[in-house]
Amino acid sequence: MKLIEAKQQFISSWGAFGTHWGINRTMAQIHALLLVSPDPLTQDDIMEELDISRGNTNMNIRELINWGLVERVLLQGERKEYFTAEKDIWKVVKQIVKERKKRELEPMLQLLDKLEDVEGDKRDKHVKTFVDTVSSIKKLGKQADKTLDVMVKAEENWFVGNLLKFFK
Amino acid sequence: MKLIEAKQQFISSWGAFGTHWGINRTMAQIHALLLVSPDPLTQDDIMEELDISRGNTNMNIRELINWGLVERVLLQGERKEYFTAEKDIWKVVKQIVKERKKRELEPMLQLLDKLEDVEGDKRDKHVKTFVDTVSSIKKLGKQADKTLDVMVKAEENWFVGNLLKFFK
DNA sequence: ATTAATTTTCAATAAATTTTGAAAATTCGG
DNA sequence: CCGAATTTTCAAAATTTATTGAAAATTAAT
Repeated sequence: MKLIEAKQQFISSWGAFGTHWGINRTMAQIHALLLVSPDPLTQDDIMEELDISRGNTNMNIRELINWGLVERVLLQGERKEYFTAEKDIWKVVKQIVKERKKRELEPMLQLLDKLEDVEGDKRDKHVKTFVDTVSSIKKLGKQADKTLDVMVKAEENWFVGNLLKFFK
Repeated sequence: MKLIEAKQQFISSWGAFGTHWGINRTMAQIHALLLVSPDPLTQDDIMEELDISRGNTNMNIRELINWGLVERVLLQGERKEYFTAEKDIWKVVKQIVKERKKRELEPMLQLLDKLEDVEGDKRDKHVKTFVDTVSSIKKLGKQADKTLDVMVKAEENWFVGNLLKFFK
């Protein structure tokens, strides 16, 4: 397979993949493009490669920057802004985990804390089932939260260390 | 907070949560409703509680069954079908991981295998960056795959065992 | 300060996804 | 086998989400 074709497949699959994870297609595609580009690209480069509008490109680049996955690069003597993606995949994963933890897991745990205090007689099976379900989700969520903290702080690839611990 | 209100909040947040994970709102809400319901519910119960149409209810229940998160229950002497959700959250998580692994991670790894074989001179930085990126994603993906296998096979809560290993 | 290059915004539009509801299919008791 | 109850399907409609593109804002060189 030729590079051009492989690149297109990579970008398009990464985009489809993203949609299964609540990330919009274009954002994932821009990320994929930057991941496989050796040098920083401009907004115009990205627009052209992916055949998307200026506004769309701009908004999604900014979103990638918010996620900490892409950064602006200023090339000396150049007026235009360039963009580049972190290439160390382990760092990318840690960054995504960190953000999703903050944006989703933590607010969910806060809500569960509140919901666990529901009024009512625990002998009522509706109350009991509700409280038990909420508690067990909360418990698991808190453990996941701690585990992910360890993961995010890990310098080297956490999965490797993990497997070693399991199999030794 | 009263049970009714807490339940509504739980269902609605679970739905919103789902949309961040590529799961449709209704499917997540039906799942939430069944999780906090002590007894199995019929399609009509679900339609009424969530105020959604018969078709929508039916399709999403079936999808939850495909995911292995909900099962049909036949109550003796009853013509209607009843539905119930697995209440053990650890089992729920394992089931979701198992499915997503099969549906997403594995096909992605297959694709990366193919893309890694791109033709071209590795001294060309475009080729090199592409191959390096694909390889490193593949490597991490394969490790994650193995780790998740361990997790899916774990009888008790994997996060707990995990943390213990880290802190001992 | 002027102006041209560049980036950002956002209302309008397009596309994708979800939901409805009625018709068709299936199931099951008698 | 009949018919009522129940489930399933799916085209059309509604809703949500993503994209466009032109105008506004910003930036930086002269």
